[in-house]
Amino acid sequence: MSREVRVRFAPSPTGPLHMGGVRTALYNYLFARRHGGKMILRIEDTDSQRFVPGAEEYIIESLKWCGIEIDEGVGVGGPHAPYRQSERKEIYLKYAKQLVEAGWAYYAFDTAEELDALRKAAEAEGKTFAYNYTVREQLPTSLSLSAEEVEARIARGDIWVVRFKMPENEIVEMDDLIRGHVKVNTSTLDDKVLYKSADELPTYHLANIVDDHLMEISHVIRGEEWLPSLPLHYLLYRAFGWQDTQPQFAHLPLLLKPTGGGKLSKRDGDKMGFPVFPLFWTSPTGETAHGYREDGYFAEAFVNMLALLGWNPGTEQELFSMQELIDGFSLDRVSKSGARFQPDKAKWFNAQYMHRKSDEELAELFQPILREHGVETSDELAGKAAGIMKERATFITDLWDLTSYFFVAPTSYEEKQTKKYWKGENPARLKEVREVLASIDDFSKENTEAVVGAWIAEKEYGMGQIMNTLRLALVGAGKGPGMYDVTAFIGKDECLKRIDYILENLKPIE
RNA sequence: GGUCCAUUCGUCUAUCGGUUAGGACGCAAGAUUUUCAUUCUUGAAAGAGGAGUUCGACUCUCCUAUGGACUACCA
Repeated sequence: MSREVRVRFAPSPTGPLHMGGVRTALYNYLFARRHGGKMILRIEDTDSQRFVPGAEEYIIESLKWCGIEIDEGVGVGGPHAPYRQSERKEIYLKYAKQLVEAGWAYYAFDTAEELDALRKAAEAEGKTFAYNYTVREQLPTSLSLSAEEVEARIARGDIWVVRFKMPENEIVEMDDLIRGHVKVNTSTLDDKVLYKSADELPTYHLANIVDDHLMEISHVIRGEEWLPSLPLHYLLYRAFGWQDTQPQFAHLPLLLKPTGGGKLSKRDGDKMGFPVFPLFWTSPTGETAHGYREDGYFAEAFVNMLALLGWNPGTEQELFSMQELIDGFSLDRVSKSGARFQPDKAKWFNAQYMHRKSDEELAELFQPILREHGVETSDELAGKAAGIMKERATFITDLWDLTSYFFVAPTSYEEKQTKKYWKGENPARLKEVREVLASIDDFSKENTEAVVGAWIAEKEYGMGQIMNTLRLALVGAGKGPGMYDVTAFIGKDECLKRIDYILENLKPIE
């Protein structure tokens, strides 16, 4: 009988969540939904030194923006509350002590300075210091000190930590859903700190195992950087006697820098000109960082792009709604090697979503930008303008440059286009065009095109010359949508006004 | 340095022993077009190297190389 799928996303609030973290959350979410399980958000704030105010709120808002729903955890509560580790402090000491009593862990009284000195000394000899079976009985630990001495030190308030007593020369065999079977000899591992008296907090390893157990987590899906500590985690489950309910593990490949050379880091964004964070971030010290949301990306595009960075459906489909991702997701289609993030591809995804937006959706997004430029217009017209030009846009903000001439008449004219078309017979021809347009009653795109087209054919004028001169008058530049999209949109009166304006104000070349 | 993980076009990837090694981004060319784009078509572009196993290897094994992660009283 298989148990209920329960997964958790367990970030540390040491700063804004970056896109690698978002992807980990996303895969957890997809896995949970795919299997009808629960998605839990646990905040691992056991490092009092690195805690950053605002980070937790940022994480929650980021997940919300992405459409990653939390079933249980910080912000929503649940049967295993609290879900913030700092609020679960009293739980962990008991378990640390249990391990000591069972002989799986011990007290250590070294100070940070002593440890530093030891490391330096080893380094001087070209070796690396490891706190393990080779030294734990020489150092001030409950393994070398008498029971009375240990009690006395604790009683008088000496700082201490609990360390895991890593077995010597034993092979730990592990199974990872993505990587398969992995073996490690415990002699290469060290005695990790599990609990520190200084702040009465556990370290990641203890808190993680205890909480995953207590919260009945069935699958741990996390970044590959955790793979090296998997043996410790296996041993902890064994030490507690929790092997029967030990979760299955899946270690995700890392997200790499676009240039290669390491995992994507928080500083890469500014250096290379793309966001690494889902949302704009202001640190307590006033530093800021770009976010996908504020840079104009659609959440769906961001999620789609992220989902495909390390997972693929095995088909040639590229565009997925969240529901389609849920339906298709499977851990055995997650790749093993790191994936370089490509900013260009993120843009491409955004453009795809842009092209699929309805006029109504676009209107809502575009209106604030229009207002910023002093344009007051109906949702219908805003949507229509956006709809005509959306195929050329990557971001909503591109729409202003693309559609401004629908709303604002040109008062200056692009030099290149002017030199090319505002000369010779063209100004005179434009006057003729004006008369033709003035005679049209049905100013629809189709009708105007038919009438003007027939007139040009009849007169045997050059199509390019006429149209581009008209474009200069109406748009002021050598770009833009189809000419009849413009005439229909701005209407007859405005067309004539713009033509009159250029005729009066722009001196022909030569 | 040690431990572990990885390795198919520049990048993301498909292939689960037999394929002309497929798709996408980007790039190039062409077509369409009244402009700029879009779109469409086409093209260039890959199994890190070496040994095995096998009738046959991108696919399995080993070695080498390269890349990466970890190596804190951080997560």
